Amino acid sequence: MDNSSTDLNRAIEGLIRGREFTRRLKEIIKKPLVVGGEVANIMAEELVAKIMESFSETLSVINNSDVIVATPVEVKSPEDYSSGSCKSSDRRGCYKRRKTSESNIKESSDLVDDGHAWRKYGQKQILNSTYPRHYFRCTHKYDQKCQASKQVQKVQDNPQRFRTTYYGHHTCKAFPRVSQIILDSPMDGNSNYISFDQNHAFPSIKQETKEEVVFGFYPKIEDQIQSSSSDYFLPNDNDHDHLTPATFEASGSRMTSPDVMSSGVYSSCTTTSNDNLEIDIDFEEGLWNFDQV
DNA sequence: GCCATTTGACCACG
DNA sequence: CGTGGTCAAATGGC
Repeated sequence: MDNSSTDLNRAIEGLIRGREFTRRLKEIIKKPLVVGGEVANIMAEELVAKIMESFSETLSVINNSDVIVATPVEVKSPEDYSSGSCKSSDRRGCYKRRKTSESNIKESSDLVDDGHAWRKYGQKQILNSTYPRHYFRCTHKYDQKCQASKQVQKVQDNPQRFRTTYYGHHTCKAFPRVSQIILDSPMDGNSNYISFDQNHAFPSIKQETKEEVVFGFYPKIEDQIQSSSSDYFLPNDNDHDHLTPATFEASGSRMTSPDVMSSGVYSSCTTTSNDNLEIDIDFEEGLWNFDQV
């Protein structure tokens, strides 16, 4: 963890510098006449620029270290939200609200695949926020009764960043890759997956992997939404209100941009220390879609 | 044809 | 009643 400690130091230094510059700026603002109008203005501008620079640098340092915020948030939990009974059988509606007791917020400049297969089940425009919120549940919600879910939303002040709020934790087993499952023989030491595999017939493993792929490129797609069409807020003149450019579709195979690979793959390994996010996949296999900025 | 995503509707909660 | 979370029919890709 030398890397991360170095980054931490750099981040701290940047913040300290920013604080110092801010302090000086405050001095100037406090007694502008002493220094002299024009000169004070220039100095103030310089300081502001330095402050910005310090903070930007700090942010970039933090960005590279992948995990920004890991704020445990308590959400009151009525244990089971059983919401009465399903009255109308034909209609929708017999559903429960979130019943997990805590959430875990993670913010990053990129959507790092957490090693689990997610399935999107909703998207909602949130009041007073520019960007829609996306709702995901674990792919194995039903076949493995996995209650994990998450919400992803762009950070209001910083659209390059995504805030992911995790609810619940995965009780499912994450299967990183088809090849691994198939190729792993029960004999070799790494038989975790195999033993589990005997209990459940997994409907389709390829889905999982596909989802991972899709999710890996999710930020780019999201960017497309926002920058190119931004269908939700600026109705396109040529079309109706929803042009929805294949929002998260991108269908894995469409890995258009070459910059996807390499770069900072290793850094995603350094996340750890976040016990809520247990990524029990083999990184060698999983890394390639961890695309960093 | 299967399956994931989209998207409007439904519903709980404050 | 407004807002946000979830559902499920419709849609589209493979």
